[in-house]
Amino acid sequence: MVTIKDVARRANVSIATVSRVITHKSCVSPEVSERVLDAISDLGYITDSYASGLRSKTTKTVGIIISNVKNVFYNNVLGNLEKSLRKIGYSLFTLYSAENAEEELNSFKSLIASKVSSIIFTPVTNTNHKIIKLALKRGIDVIQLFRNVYDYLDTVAIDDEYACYDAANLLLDHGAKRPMLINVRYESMPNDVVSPDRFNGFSKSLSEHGHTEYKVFDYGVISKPFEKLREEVLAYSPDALIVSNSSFGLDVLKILKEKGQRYPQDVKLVFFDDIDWVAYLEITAVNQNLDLLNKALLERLFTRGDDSTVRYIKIPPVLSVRASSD
Amino acid sequence: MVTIKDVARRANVSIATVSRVITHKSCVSPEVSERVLDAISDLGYITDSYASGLRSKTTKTVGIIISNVKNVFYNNVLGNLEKSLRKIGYSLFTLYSAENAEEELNSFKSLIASKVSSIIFTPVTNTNHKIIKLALKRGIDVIQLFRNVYDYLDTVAIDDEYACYDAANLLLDHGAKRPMLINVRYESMPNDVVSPDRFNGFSKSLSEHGHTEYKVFDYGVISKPFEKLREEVLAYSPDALIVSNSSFGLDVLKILKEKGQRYPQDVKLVFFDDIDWVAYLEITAVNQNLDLLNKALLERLFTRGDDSTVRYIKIPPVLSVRASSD
DNA sequence: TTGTACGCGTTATCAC
DNA sequence: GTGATAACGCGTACAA
Repeated sequence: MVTIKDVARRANVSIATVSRVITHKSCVSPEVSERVLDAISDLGYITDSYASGLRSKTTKTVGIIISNVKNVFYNNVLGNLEKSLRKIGYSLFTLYSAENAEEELNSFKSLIASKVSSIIFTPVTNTNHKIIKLALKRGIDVIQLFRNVYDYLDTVAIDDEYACYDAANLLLDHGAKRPMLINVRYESMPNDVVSPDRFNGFSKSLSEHGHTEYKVFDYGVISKPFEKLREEVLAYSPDALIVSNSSFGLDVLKILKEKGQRYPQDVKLVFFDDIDWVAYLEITAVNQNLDLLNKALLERLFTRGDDSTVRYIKIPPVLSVRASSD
Repeated sequence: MVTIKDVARRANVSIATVSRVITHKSCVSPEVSERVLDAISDLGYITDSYASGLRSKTTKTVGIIISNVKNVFYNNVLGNLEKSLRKIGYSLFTLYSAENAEEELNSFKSLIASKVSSIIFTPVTNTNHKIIKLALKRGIDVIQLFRNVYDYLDTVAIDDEYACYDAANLLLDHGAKRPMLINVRYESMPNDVVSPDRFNGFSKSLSEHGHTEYKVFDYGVISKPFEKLREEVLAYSPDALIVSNSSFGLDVLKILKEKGQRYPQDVKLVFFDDIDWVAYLEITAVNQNLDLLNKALLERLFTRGDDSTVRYIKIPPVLSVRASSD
């Protein structure tokens, strides 16, 4: 393996100088610098991240733990973030927790072992205090994404309350009488801490419209409660639906199809996740403003002030209004 | 930071013993082992990957470079792989090349610097020989995924030729007279090395059916040639379409909708990527057999023999036949 | 079975 | 601006 030593020898300088050229932390004369760069390129030298990380105690790596591999929305977030980080010389280490508390714990351990500078995660439980505290103690910046579970951590999230408020307003203004909210329940989360936002927005709109007739269904993540959803939808017969993500949205579409119901004639629809096929099907969707989200995340990562107040950064979503909510 | 030293002190043993307990490579007496494990848990000790990686020159990390963040199929592959690797104590380091040769080069450098044991990648060019050779020289196992670009590397891929042959047979047997193949062209790939497979399968089926009337459209990845596709489809008026991925599939659906054409009445359809919304829309799809693919990938990673013959592992896809091809 | 001691490749701290 | 050298935390040959 070609090491910094080989480069130094080839460029006729000390390893210290080579290191300086690589890290740009100190000045070297142009001629020497060029010689070193030539040697690096000639030998195909690549800095050993492990040696560098060990010595400097800092790595340009951000870790992220995502709770669900299949979520298209999350994948888009990941893609944007990775691209932005790479641009500034950072790497993104992505792990998946599969909505499982122990996987989350293990992921934290992996990332701590990997000396990441920050950990972004979508919490799947509110019981992993210990490992989070350990990460913090090691100087790792920990940020919860989308789910505001730990009150001592900063949060970057979509403003779900606003989104649901907006969606419900739209539906009610278009004459909905029996609105239904399909919410998300996170398994292994003793007290659900996300859904309230959505319910609150929904509820606020209802009361502003002087409306009391409604239904809420909490969709579990793991136990495939499709049958249960079908029962509830058939039983309640909503004339408007707000669905918390595109995957559940597809389930709703299946049920409607089976029932022979059409949108917007029989049921008005608003889905979370403004993705390609949802647009194609002319379904009104909550656009979670991915670019803004990414920007907010980066800003939070790299330009955090020193004050220790906990922050809750909410990204305002935008409704993409289409035929399904007419 | 709590190091192996602290654990050793707390357990009243030497650091060597602690190391042995952690790595399981040598025997330690049960009592001592327990004492060490207690100390580890008490102190919240986590092995420093960087020190460990530096010293042992080997890390339990597989690197993967994916060319397109938005590709649902790739994301599913990633999810499965990460899960399987984690189960056996490995991490997956995911990077994205954005169909860009230089990004691919940088990704390779990152992964080499990170001492990964293997690099899996979906090649975006056939010009990155140098860095690949460097990786190989360092003992890194390099595998190309889905695209057979470098003839000295093992390949794991979907059997695209078979998939297209199968799909074309289905369409022709159902009476298609003007079949069209929407293929993928990889930008920055001087001579397209993937599409031929699909075209060959398509072509083989055609000739077996004594058919000469057909059209092929090569869909570029970056330049958004949606308009071009529309022109070609409108000009040729196919009565059957095979579309190389679900994203292009949606474009095709838009064009058909605009044209007022219905499937299967006016146009028969087969899409690559058997995902949820494609199934919902009753579109016949090429199911790429994700489980089998994952299994093959793992087997290739961990049970490769010592012989140096280059392998091309093809995963047989399965058609999910639905109404769109009737 | 256990402990001692060295070195992995790099960066930081001194000198000059 | 440059060079020598001591750490960083861990794994392992070797000795005990």
